[in-house]
Amino acid sequence: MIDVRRLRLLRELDSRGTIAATAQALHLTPSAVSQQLAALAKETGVRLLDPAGRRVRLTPAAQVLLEHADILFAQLERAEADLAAFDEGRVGSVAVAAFTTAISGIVAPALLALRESRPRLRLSVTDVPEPACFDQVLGGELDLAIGITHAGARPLDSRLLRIPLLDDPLEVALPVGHPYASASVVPLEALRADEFIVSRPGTACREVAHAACAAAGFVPQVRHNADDFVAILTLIAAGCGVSLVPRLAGLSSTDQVVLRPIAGSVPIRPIFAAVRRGSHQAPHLSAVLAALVAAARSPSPYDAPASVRGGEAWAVHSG
Amino acid sequence: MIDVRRLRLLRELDSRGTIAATAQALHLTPSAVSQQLAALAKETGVRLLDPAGRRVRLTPAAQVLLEHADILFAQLERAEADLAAFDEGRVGSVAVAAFTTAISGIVAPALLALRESRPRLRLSVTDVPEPACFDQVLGGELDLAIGITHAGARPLDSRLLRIPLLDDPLEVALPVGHPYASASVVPLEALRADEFIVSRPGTACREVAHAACAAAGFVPQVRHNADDFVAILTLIAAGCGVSLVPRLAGLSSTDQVVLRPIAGSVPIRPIFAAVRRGSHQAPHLSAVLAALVAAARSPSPYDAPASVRGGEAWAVHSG
DNA sequence: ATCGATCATGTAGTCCAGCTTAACGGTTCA
DNA sequence: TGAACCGTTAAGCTGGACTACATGATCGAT
Repeated sequence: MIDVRRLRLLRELDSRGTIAATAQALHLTPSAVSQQLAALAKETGVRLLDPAGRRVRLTPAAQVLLEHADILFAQLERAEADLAAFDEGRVGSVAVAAFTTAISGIVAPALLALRESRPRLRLSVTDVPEPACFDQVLGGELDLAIGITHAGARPLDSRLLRIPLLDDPLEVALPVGHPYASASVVPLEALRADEFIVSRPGTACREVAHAACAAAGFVPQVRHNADDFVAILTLIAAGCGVSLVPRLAGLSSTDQVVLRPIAGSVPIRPIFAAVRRGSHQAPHLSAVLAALVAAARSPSPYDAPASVRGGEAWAVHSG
Repeated sequence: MIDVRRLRLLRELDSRGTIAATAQALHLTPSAVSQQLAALAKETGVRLLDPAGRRVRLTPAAQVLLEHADILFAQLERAEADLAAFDEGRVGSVAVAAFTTAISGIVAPALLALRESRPRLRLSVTDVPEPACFDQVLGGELDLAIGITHAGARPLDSRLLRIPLLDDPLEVALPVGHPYASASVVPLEALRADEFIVSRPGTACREVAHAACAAAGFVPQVRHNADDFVAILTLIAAGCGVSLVPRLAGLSSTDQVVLRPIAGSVPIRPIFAAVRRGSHQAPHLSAVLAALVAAARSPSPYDAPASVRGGEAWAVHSG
């Protein structure tokens, strides 16, 4: 294998002209330079120097080697520069896990902002469900996971750090024919007699909905279970019940379903990011965290193409 | 400066997972690996390893470093491959000097052939006059010079090797009104009384012309001196005399000037290549030499666009 | 033509980077 | 809980890399 250190001697010899000058420039004796260059010639298997009078001339093979050496030196400098850039959070790669609405509402806008401010910071996003993603962060497969605080959740591992991102308010989704469909705000207690469509048992959305109803003083009558908001809206439009949907989902009222704010103390989905304790100070991760926090605070979420937005997509399905 | 040897340890650690496995793979003790990686972390100024249970995990900074390391390793392998390729004359760069007609008649076709057979062999051609070019070959600025053997020439330096390329035959150039203009071959003695247009004193062409006339038994009456063949043909067309032109110049008869072969023993320009003695065995130079010899032997010289060929160019000037 | 200066390269000796051995603290798994 | 494993550290040793010096060759100036 070629010794890069010896390539440096060759480069210096090419620009200085003599071994003596090379040695002086590198604070060595000419003998050392001569020996090292002889070793380089031996390990590459080609002659590198030709005697020319009382000095030496680089052989054509040495010229070929030098061209590659310059590329190598440049690459080494780039590596050092990138380590410095990493210290400032400008380069690196971060693997993020998030649930669907967090991807479109928080991660995507953050990713857009980072692409502007730190183009060489690579973000990879994966849709990993909530209990597993934290294990993957601990295992090092992921660097950051976005989750929801709720009663049924396993407490966060002590080696993970919780960083609050957003308290996502819930709204009620009612069919147009519902008595409260035209109210500006809806008290949750008014839905005490309605049938509810909520997520499958064990999911964060279901826990949050149950907690909100409990706070309003009743236990919701669950009739249907659906995780996907498009499916939920379809069921509501079909008159199968009402639901609580997070504002982050980016849904909007249609001609068959209306979304209304909740009166009084508004129930929320507390959304947070989890990282390995200590790793949040790493420059690349702290840069991503800052972008996520900023995106969560930003009033207008990522404006996806209309066809993929929940409301319109549902309208297509129902039409 | 980053030590490439240590980067290898990091790469191995990344793929093997543990320091112990890395050490075993590289026939070292875990202690040595640990020490070298610690040294790498110190010289780069970043932490590279995080303890993870009883093993270690690469930090994000180490991942950044690894990406560069892989590029470096690939570049090193490319360098070794190119040294091997150099041994076969497939890569390298050769600086060639030649006079004008040799460039178009020999070097250009050789360059075309080499571009096909050895695309990574870089040839640079320079138009350097005859006495100086040999000094530049000796000095190492050039690798090969093409010259003409003639009486007035300084004998070739003993450190240079002469490789014959081509015995370029001369032809007579006559105005259409000349008595021999319609002869199929022209005996040189028949031009004893004509006035001659030849190159400037000291040039190879003039020496060759004088030697040819001397062999025919007369001393040419020189009236005009011109080096450029287009200028010579213009003068002939204007009725200012006759000339001897080399076939390699690629000239052809026009409606005002005819070219005719010389009867009897045809005078020639002996064209040769000169390289530093010993260097002709170097693979890159021997490849170029072989291409030059082949191009010189090839019956059809490089077929340049018509507008730059001597004959047509002259026709344009005279029209 | 000669002498001194300069240069590359051997040889012998010295020194330190990098290795090994041994010991230790921490973690995992039975 | 103990045994096995892992990574790190300390101490000592070895070989590679450097220096000092000598040699042979070349160049430039006198």
